[in-house]
Amino acid sequence: MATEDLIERILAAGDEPSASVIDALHELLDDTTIETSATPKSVAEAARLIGLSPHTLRYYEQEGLVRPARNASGYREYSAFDLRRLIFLTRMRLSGMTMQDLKRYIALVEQGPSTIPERRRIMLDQRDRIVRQIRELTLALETTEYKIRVYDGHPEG
Amino acid sequence: MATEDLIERILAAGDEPSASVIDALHELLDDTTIETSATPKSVAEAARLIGLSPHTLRYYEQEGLVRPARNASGYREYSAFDLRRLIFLTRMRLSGMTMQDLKRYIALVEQGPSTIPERRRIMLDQRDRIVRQIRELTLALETTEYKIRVYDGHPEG
DNA sequence: GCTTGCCTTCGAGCGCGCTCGAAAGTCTAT
DNA sequence: ATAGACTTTCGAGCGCGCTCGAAGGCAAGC
Repeated sequence: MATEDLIERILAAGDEPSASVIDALHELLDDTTIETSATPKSVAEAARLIGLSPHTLRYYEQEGLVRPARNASGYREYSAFDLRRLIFLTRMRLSGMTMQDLKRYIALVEQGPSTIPERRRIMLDQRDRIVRQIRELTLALETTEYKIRVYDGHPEG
Repeated sequence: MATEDLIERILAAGDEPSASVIDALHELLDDTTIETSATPKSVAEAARLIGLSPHTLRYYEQEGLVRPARNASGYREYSAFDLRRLIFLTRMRLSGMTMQDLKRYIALVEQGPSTIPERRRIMLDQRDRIVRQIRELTLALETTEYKIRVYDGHPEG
């Protein structure tokens, strides 16, 4: 319950989250942290929360990235665990991890702790990619801001 | 000549360029700065310099993003101006600008100074997108580093 | 003059990550 | 009991940004 609120607050917050919120988020994203209470979400609710389409959520399931339970009618029920997984997935996707790598990683997660060394290597690679991307983006930002300054009449040069 | 060397040095440098190098780069990327000397590059040479394939360079030309001259045999000749344009294009592409937006922007550039207000707005939007992306990447980096710490036995918690 | 290797144009194909629509089942309200 | 808004599965389609291969021209060396 408190977890869901936190997720919603974090998702809603456009600004920089505080350090404590980030720590809380990391705990939330840790697959070993399982929220026991909280009612499961339908595919539409989960999609709204995460910011993806129901179609995409079904596609992710089909690709083995998430395994929501089903109710008596066969409807998907996304638990807090599933939602945390989805948040993780979107973070990785947004940072440029390919579906293929993500599928590989999740498959390893589902195989248990013996796969931790390979998971760790994947995350190390991912970290390098992210750092490289941030470097590229920083250069692009400088170029863009230079153009803006020029268009503004380069008041300082 | 010095310009080409500089471009090559910048392209070769993996590390953070110094502030003065960045300034020099911005000047190089400014379309109004035209290098008069320097021999033009073939499509293969230009591709190697910029880090794209010859196929992609031809594709960019087809899309109107760059207009290399042709020699007597119809071969493309990429001038320093064209190379600067290509560096700019790759920066914008790498920072997530779509081909559509880039085509629009370049079309405006070729129409002359009267289009500066719209170009400026495009660059402002692009800046916002880059800043947002950097924020997303920073979050993903934190998540990734958290995972790594956990896999390393979370020595600090 | 022939080979080698680069260049040209053209149009088709491809990998990624969704995205959609059809056809049918389920739940709720009236 | 009927409407309307959800849900399911399935397979096809799509937009983006290349990427490739075929068919042929040009330049230089043997």
